[in-house]
Amino acid sequence: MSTTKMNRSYLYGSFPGSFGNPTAEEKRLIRELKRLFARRQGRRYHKGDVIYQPGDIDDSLYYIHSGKVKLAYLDESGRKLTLTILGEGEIFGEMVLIGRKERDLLAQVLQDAVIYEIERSRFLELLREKPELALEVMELFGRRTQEIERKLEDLVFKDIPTRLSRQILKLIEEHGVETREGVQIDFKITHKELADLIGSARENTTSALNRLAKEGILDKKRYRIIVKDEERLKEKSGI
Amino acid sequence: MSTTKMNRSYLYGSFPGSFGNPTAEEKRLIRELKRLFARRQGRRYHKGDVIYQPGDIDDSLYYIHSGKVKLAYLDESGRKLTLTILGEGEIFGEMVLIGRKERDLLAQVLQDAVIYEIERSRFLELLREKPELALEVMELFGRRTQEIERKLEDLVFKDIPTRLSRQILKLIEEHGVETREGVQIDFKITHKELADLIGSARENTTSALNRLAKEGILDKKRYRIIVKDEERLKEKSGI
DNA sequence: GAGATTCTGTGTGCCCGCGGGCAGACCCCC
DNA sequence: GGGGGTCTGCCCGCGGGCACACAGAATCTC
Repeated sequence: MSTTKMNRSYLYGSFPGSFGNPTAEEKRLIRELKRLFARRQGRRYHKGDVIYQPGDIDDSLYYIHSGKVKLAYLDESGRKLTLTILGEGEIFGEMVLIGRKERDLLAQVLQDAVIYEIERSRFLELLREKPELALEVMELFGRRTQEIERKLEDLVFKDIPTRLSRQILKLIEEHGVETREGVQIDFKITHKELADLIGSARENTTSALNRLAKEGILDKKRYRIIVKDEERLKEKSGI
Repeated sequence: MSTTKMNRSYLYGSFPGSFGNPTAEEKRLIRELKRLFARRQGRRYHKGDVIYQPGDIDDSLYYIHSGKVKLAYLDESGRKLTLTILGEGEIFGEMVLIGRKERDLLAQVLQDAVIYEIERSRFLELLREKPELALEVMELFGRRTQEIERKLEDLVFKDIPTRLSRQILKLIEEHGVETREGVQIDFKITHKELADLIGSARENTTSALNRLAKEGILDKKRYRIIVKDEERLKEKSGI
């Protein structure tokens, strides 16, 4: 159970399976990658800034040094589906690596951020020099795939209250900070933002959230959610 | 526009972006990988056979030499969501590479198949020897991710007729054969199977299909779908 | 080739969840 | 510190799509 903050960084997390914990060699790679990203000055972004949006043609990967970024689908009708919210230490825009020219997601800043950018060609260069790095990227794709599969599964099989519970659990796992009253999500989030995450309308999200609050599972103030009873939230999410 | 059969093989397809078309080096890698898979005797599977199912613990990747395999989510309530249907030349089960011990998908044979199996450790061995191979795997994950993202987008934003049109287009792209009357899906498929692919109930899929037939966009017999007017089908799918 | 099984076609009731419409509360920024 | 804009709460009508229920047709099996 997560009580203190723990980012599930793709690059800094532990290596799975037979790779075991990071070896010296792997740590070297991580440093390498970090250096690669850090070579450029990190750029400062503000809440609401759009890093890229569907249709954009750019050729970079991004590394979040600080702040929060959301990745989302936009529908032509204006509806939105947020895939995930990323924090410190995470990489996005990796689709350029498999030859996507156009972005199909929106990448937007949710909390003021400093972000490093690296051109795909530079990244691939390094990948040629040090092909072991591709293992890292493989990791990245694999995890992202799992994340989306999970979301797909939820959307098809689960109703709104369940999806909401699961989403909040995910948020406090990835962005939770311990407080006196419970685990709080460490950035400001609106009901609309939550609704986009679970693929529902704002009104339904609000009322599902209110039910959870009424049951004493969480506290909420404007923009803030504090989970008081993680166990019961897990029950709600059908685990 | 696809008229003749074209499998979108992950391994044998063209390399994207700056990789350009397969170089001699890349072709060598592909041969290598193929050899790796072929070392074992291919195993023969029959329609309906389950290769693995959610919760199974096995440690292999699979290569489809011939036949069709579907990958699907199962809900505890018995509902099902089919992610994709794979054919000749494709690899699946790749999640073991990023340390998943348990399968979370069902892999089931749709059409009699010959499938090669390779243990993850053997695969990783080769990956250490020839880390360039990881680029291939990166590719694989990347494409699979895109595939799922597309499905997610459809499920949230599109209604059943649209999803059905899009799904049929995908099927004839990946499994289409040219016939006198039009492009036909080259394996037998039921309405239930189609419904699972687009995340809907069988009855609604049937009636949407019948509407398409009535409009002259496709012909259908039991188990068979023949697209007569690909252009109009594309319109229906909202492109 | 006859029976069993599976697949297809269609109709109906029902419910979840969307979307519109407001009112009121809270924030934030100037 | 006051006003405008955003966010939250709630109501309610409507509709897409699911579940159930059969009936008939095609296919498979022995």
